[in-house]
Amino acid sequence: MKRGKSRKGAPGIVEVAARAGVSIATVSRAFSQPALVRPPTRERIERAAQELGYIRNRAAGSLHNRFSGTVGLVVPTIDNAIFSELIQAFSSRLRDHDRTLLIAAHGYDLKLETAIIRSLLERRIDGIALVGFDHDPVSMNMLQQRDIPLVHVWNYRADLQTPCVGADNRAAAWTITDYVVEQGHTDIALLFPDVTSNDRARDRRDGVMERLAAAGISLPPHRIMNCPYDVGEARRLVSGLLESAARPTALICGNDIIAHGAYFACQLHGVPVPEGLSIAGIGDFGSSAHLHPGLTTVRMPARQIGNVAVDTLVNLIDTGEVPEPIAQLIEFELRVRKSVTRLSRDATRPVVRL
Amino acid sequence: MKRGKSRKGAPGIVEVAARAGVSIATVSRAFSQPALVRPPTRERIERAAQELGYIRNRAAGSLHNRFSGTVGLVVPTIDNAIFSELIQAFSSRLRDHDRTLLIAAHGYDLKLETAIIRSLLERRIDGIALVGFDHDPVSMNMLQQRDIPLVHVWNYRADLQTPCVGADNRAAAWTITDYVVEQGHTDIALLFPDVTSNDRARDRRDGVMERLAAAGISLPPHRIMNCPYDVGEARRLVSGLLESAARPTALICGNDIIAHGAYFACQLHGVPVPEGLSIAGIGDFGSSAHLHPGLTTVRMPARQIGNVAVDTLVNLIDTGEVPEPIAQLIEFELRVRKSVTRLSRDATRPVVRL
DNA sequence: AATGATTATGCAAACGTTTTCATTTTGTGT
DNA sequence: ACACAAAATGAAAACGTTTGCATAATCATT
Repeated sequence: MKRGKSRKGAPGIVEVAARAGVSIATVSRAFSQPALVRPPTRERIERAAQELGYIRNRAAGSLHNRFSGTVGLVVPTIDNAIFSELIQAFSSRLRDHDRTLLIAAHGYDLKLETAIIRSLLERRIDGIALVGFDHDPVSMNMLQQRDIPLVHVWNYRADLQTPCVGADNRAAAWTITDYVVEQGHTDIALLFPDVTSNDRARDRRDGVMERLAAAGISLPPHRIMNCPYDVGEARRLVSGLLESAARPTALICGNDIIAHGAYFACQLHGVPVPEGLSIAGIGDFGSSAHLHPGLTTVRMPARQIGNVAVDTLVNLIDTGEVPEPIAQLIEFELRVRKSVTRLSRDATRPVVRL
Repeated sequence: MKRGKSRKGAPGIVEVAARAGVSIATVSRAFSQPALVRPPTRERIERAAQELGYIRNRAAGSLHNRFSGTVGLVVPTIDNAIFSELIQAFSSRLRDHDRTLLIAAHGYDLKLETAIIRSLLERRIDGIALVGFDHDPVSMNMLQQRDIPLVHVWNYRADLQTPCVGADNRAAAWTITDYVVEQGHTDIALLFPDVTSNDRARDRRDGVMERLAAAGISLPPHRIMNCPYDVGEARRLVSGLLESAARPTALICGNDIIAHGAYFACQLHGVPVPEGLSIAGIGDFGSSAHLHPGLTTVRMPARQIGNVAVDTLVNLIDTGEVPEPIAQLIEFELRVRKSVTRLSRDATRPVVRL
C-alpha cells in the first residue's frame, strides 16, 4: 500500500461556506480581509470554521495571488553558535509578520547554495535572505530573473545595489586589532578560516592585516594560521603554538569559536590568560562574556540584524520599497574584557597619560 | 505604489511547452516522472526549460496531488547549542529526500507552539516533527484530525502510539547519576530548569532523583536548584553555591549548557575542577569535550536522531508505514572525562577490586 | 415609504500544475 | 509492408483558493 489516502476528511472552504450558509467567496474574505464582511456574518463563519476545524490553505491561495507567505533564509551552518542567534531572531520576527521561515544550510559550499535556492524558488518563497556577498553567479541570476526580493545579511558594504543589513566586518577587525596593538602587542598570531567564498572572514582578515601594517607590524607567514570554525581544531592548533619555542604574546581569532578553543588550549597547558597569552575574538556569543577571564571581542548584533533584515525584506515584498540607504549598517561594539593584557615590557611605547 | 507587479515574466510550464513544441502535460511529466517521456523529447524540454530559466512551481502542483514537499520542525529554541545539531541534521537529511524544512521555535511556550503548528498547517506541510511529548491538546487535535504524519523527537517512551525517535532521557540521568554516586559523592547539588511543559528535563530530573534515592542519598531542598538553560545564569547560581558555607562535592547539571556555566563559576572563584567540585552534565555538545578538564557527561546523539527522524517521517508520508517498533530508541553514551573525581574520604564505601 | 448611495454578498473566472483517459506514435514479429 | 501491442503524447478536468464584476441587501435621507 503506497500513499495511503491521508487528509481524508479535511474540511475545505466549501464545507465552511455550506455550514455558515454563505458562499465560499465570503468565507475567503472573512479570513483574508475581515473588514469586508459584516460582523454577524463573519461570526457565523468563524463559528462554522471553528466547529469544523477548518484551516485555510494558503498554498492554494498563493496560486492566485502570487504570495506564499514564506521567506527563505540560507546560512552557511546551523549547528554552530555563529548564526543561531540570527536564525532565531529571523524566525521569531517573521512570525510577527505572519510569515513562515524556510531554512537551509550549505556548509560554505556555494554550489550547494545554488541548489538550495533553486528548491526554495520551487516552493515560491516571497523573498530570501542570504548571508554575505559571496555567491555563485547562477544563484544571483535565478533570483534577479524572477525579481525575488533579496537582502544580504550579516556583512556590510556601502556601494551596493541590493539591500543589505549587516555589520562592517572589516571595521570590526580594525577595532579589535587597534585595541590589541594599543595594548602593546607586536608578536601576534592570527587564526582565520579559509576565506574562499566567505566574505565575512575575508573582510575580517584583511582588516586585521591592514591595521597591523598601519602599525608597522609585519607578521611572518607562520603567524597566520588557517583554522576552521571548530573548537576542537582551534584548541589543537593553539596547543601546537603553545608548545613551540617562540610563542606570540597575543592571538587574534577570526571568530569567538576559535577564541574559545584557544582558551581551552591555554587551560590545558596551564598557560594563564591573558598573562601567558592574550586572546581576542570577533563575534561575542552568549558564553564569551562568561569565560574566565571574559573574552575581549567585538559584539556582532545578530539579533538586531535579524530583526531589521526581516522588516526590510517584508517591506520590500509588500511594497517594493527599497530602504534608504539601501545598505543598512548595524553597529558593532568593542567589548573590552580581560583576555588581553597591557604589555609593559615595550618601554618604547608612549604610556597613556592618566 | 503598492505590490509592484513582481514575478513579471517568470516563464511557466506553458512557455516551456510552447518552446519545446509539446503539450504542458508532457512538460509536467518530464519533471515529475521523467521515465514516462521519451529521451529525445525530454532533452528538448530540458533545453527549453534551461533556456527560459524555468523553475517549476511545486506549490501549484501540491494543490493537485496533496504533497507540498515541505516538512515542519518545531523546537523550543534555536539560538542555543541544545538543538542546533538536531536542526542541522534534520535540514540536511531532508534535502537528501528533496524536501524543504519549515522551522520555528516556541520558547517553551506551548500555546505559541499551537499557533506555530497552525500556521505550518496553513502552509500544508506533509509532515511534522515535534520535540518531546509535552504539547497542548489543541495542537494534537489539529494534527490528528488532519491525519498529519507526526514524529516526536529527542525523548523516548516505550508505550506510544505515535512514532518517536529519541534517546531515553531518564535512563541517561540514571547513568550519569550512578556514575557520580559510584565515585563516592553523596553531597550533590542538582541544577535543573523548570520542568513544566518540558518532558526531557522532567525525565532527567526524575531519573536523577530515583537513582539518588536508590543509593540511599536524600537531598535537602536547597540542593535542588532551579536554573534556566543559560550559561550566565548557571554561572551566577553556582557562584553563589561556591561562596556558601557548605559546598557540595558534586554537581549534576540538567544540561551541558548549565555545566559550562558551572565551569566558569569555578574558574572565577579559583575552585579547581574536579578537586574542588565535580561537575557532570547531560548532552555533550561540541565543546564539552574541549573544556578543561573534559566534561563528564552523556552524549545525546542529536545528529542520529535527526537523520532517523527524517527517514521515518518521510517514509510515513510516502507510504503510510509506521516503523516497527513504533518508538525508536537511539542509544546515548556515557562519556567519562575528567570533571568528576573519585572521592576517597568516604572510607565506608567498598573499594573497587583491581 | 421611496430613493439613492453604500456596503455585503454571490458568481464564475482565474492561478499553474498533475493526472485520467483517449488518441496517436513507435516498435516488433511476421 | 501489415497488424498488433506497447509506449508516448495530448486534451481537459480537477485541486482550493482569491478577486473582479454584478447583484442584492442595508442604511441614511427625504
